[in-house]
Amino acid sequence: MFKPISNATIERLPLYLRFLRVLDVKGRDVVSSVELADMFEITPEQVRRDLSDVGQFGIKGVGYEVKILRRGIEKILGLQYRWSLAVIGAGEFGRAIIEFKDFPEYNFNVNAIFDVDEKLIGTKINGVKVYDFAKLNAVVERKIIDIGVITVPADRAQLVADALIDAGIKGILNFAPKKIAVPPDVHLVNADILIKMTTLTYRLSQD
Amino acid sequence: MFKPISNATIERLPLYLRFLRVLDVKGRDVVSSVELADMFEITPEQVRRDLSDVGQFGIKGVGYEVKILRRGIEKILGLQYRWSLAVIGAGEFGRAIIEFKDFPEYNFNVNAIFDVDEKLIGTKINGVKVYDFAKLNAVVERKIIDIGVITVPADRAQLVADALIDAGIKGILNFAPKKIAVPPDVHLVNADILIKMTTLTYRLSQD
DNA sequence: TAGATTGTTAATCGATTAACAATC
DNA sequence: TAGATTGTTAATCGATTAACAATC
Repeated sequence: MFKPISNATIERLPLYLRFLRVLDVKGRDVVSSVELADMFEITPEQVRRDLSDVGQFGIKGVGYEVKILRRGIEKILGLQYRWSLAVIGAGEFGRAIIEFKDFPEYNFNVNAIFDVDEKLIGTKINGVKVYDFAKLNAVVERKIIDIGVITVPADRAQLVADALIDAGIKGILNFAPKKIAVPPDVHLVNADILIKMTTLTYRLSQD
Repeated sequence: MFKPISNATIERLPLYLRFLRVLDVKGRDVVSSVELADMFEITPEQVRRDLSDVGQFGIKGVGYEVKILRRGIEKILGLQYRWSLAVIGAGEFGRAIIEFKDFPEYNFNVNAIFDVDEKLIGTKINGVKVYDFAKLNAVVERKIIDIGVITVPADRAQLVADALIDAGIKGILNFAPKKIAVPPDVHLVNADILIKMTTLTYRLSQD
């Protein structure tokens, strides 16, 4: 029986990975579930459960070999591949994504930017060319884009998503504060800042 | 017995709220749990559970009065108050927050920006002054800041958080891809884009 | 062998879904 | 009264935690 890995587990893996990379650079050979747990204020049981859910990384009585676990998590998250991104919307949010400093070490490359502003079309941002949104289909095909990052205003998010889907893109990261509909074969992840902000104002109002 | 409202519920409330605002503007009086559920691809039972968990908004046999539910959710999320934000880090991410178009309708105001770059200190971004990060304490006190938004690189995130906590700020939104430690009376919400991205690459690699 | 630590089975906890009584 | 729809109790599902056998 195939047991799917929970989203909660998948979201903890990059945290483990970051720490493992630091340890690896420091030359550490082995790490225990207790040390990983302490780092992230979770239980060692949680760490062991997560890691045994996604693979066979540990050695009983010893711990986890840093390099093996690091490579293992990278592989589960698909970080052994290069990921080619397109950013749609060359506003400040788009630019933040384009210039995001930590992308290279995750093998994420922004290879195209799309906008409707004629003053921006044809220019380069951080060395990446801005294309006319109307030409998305052709450019996506030529540049082999894996993931579309939506950084346009909420009222145009669905339109942009439809264009990405039409161009055959199967992964969408949506920054617009708007629920968008996608077919079952397209993976959508939302990064809705207003949800984060209202979680905070809810908690602050409780005090 | 006090039953705490689950985080999952709190994160769905802003989605309901957005739709309610649209309905309210359109002049709609009443909405049902079925209509709300259809909008967000969840079950009506989930909607009713959420809403009954946070208050007494519905009328049996009728539905929810749009205006009453709207105001109710706004109040639970603390949106009846004005929230004063400081952005720490005037890079592209900071600018995206400063210029975020949807903040006004949530009563969020960016009232101070902090950076260490002397070329930026003293200038204004979107009408908001950039202060020297070294003067955070004094400015936060004078401007009465409620929430600090961390948009600096990962390696400085904890330092910035410590400064915010020291200045008495109780709410932090952290964009840096880094686990930061805060005392129990400080509310921390993480907006870690790399976690979102790796969730996507995980799913895409599964196909 | 003794000590340490993983991986898994069982128990618990929390969130979602189902069913239906209450009531407009 | 009949139809619609909420709110809540019970059932289910899923994730976390506890306990401990396996084993380095």
